[in-house]
Amino acid sequence: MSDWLPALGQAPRRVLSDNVLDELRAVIVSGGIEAGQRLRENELASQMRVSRGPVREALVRLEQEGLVVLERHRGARVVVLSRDDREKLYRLRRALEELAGEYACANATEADFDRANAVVEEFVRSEDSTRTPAAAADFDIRFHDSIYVAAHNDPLYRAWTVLRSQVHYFMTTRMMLRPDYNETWEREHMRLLELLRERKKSPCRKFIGLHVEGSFRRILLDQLPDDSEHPAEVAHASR
Amino acid sequence: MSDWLPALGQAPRRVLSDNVLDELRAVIVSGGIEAGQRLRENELASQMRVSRGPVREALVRLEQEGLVVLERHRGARVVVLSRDDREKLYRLRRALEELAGEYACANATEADFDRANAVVEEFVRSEDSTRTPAAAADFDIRFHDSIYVAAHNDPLYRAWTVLRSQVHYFMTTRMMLRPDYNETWEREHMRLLELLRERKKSPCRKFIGLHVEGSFRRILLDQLPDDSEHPAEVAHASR
DNA sequence: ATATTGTAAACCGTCAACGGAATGCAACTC
DNA sequence: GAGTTGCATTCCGTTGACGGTTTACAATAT
Repeated sequence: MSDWLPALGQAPRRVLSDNVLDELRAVIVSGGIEAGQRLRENELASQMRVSRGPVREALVRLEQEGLVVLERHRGARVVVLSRDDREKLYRLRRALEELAGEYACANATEADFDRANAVVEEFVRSEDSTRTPAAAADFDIRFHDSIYVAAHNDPLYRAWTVLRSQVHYFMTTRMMLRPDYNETWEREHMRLLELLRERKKSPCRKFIGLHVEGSFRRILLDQLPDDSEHPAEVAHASR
Repeated sequence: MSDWLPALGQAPRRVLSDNVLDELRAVIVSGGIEAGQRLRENELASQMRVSRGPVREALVRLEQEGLVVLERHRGARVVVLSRDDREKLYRLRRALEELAGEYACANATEADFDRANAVVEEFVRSEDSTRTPAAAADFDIRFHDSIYVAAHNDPLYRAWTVLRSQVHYFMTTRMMLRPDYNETWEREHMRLLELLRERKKSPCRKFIGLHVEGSFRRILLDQLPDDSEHPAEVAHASR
């Protein structure tokens, strides 16, 4: 077998439902669709120029990501997260990410660290004007995702997959960019990478716990004074 | 609106893909299909007398449950769990279930405890002859699932659903029923219910940690001396 | 005017068929 | 005969259509 080729990575084997999934997820987590809004298969299909098949498949996947709620014979709606859900979400995220830190200490390769570092550098290089809440949330999710990847732990990564989009959605829709956001973000994530590189599990666990806790508190504190569970049940007042 | 009726619960609104999903999951977790075996959509569809649509939907859901691996243009296979995966799975399960215990202490209702207790009682009442590994695994999963339900924590429950079927599968295929299994099972689960009813988080957390750890060790210790990652790549030796 | 019932439109669940990718085998080359 | 190439089959991805459920609205009764 010929192995003199420059090791070109496997060709991406994507299908329509993958594109529909990515597109829908991107729109939802960036806040492009109101929480609780209906997602009609026909509408989405014609808008994306595909049939309903791929759309249905994408919706099932979005349900498992927690971005969409499916009800039999009634269709899909964008999920509505209560304040309570958000707290539970972050408590769980903390537990998972502490585990991820330990596993990353044990299993991460240099390439893993490089990829995580690349995200931080890209953030630093990005122009101030592009730093919208959505963009900032993107960077944050990408960085933390790279930690889960570095953990080389399949069950753990699958569990993270179930939270990731909800966390992403949460961050985008509720983040306030304080003046010191950029500096803090860069400092904390660089520090985390250092700790991981030293491969000392216990300090990593502690730092990650504080980091997740802090990021949650920052978002919560910056919230609108009235967190009155926006009704979002607008269009349908019947029964 | 008339509310003089005897509060009849909402009618089950199941569709074909739900049945296909349940049936496939039951067959796989009970060990009815070899690990690594291909699942052909046409075959499954004709065997269950449905079209490929519901089958595809069920397969996507089974993928998120971790029972099946989908590859684009190549179809589905029953997942093959390495020994390493199983260890990671249980370590993660431990973290989740400790959390579930704490939340259950805080949120569980009497009805929740009753449902969990009913599983234990059903186990005790069941005939010895019916206690196959598959049946025992079913009881165990049902009990622990009821704990997650009692936690009243949606994100946590969704994370558990990502592990549950793999744990179930793992238990069924590797469990050995020692002579003292029945007694131990009943005692430990009754004790856990007591602790939860007392609603003391810290002892619960500790007990659950030990319980999960112990159940993993029992399964691992009872394993065949040679855990040589059964190839399972039988039918296809090409490339 | 309020509540209830009947009706039509909208929408989801399912199916069957078509086209294309992947696999396995045979023919071919060297 | 070992390795490669072409070919046929198998199987997946996608589509468009049909039937049943749900929802919204209008008509009717109280």
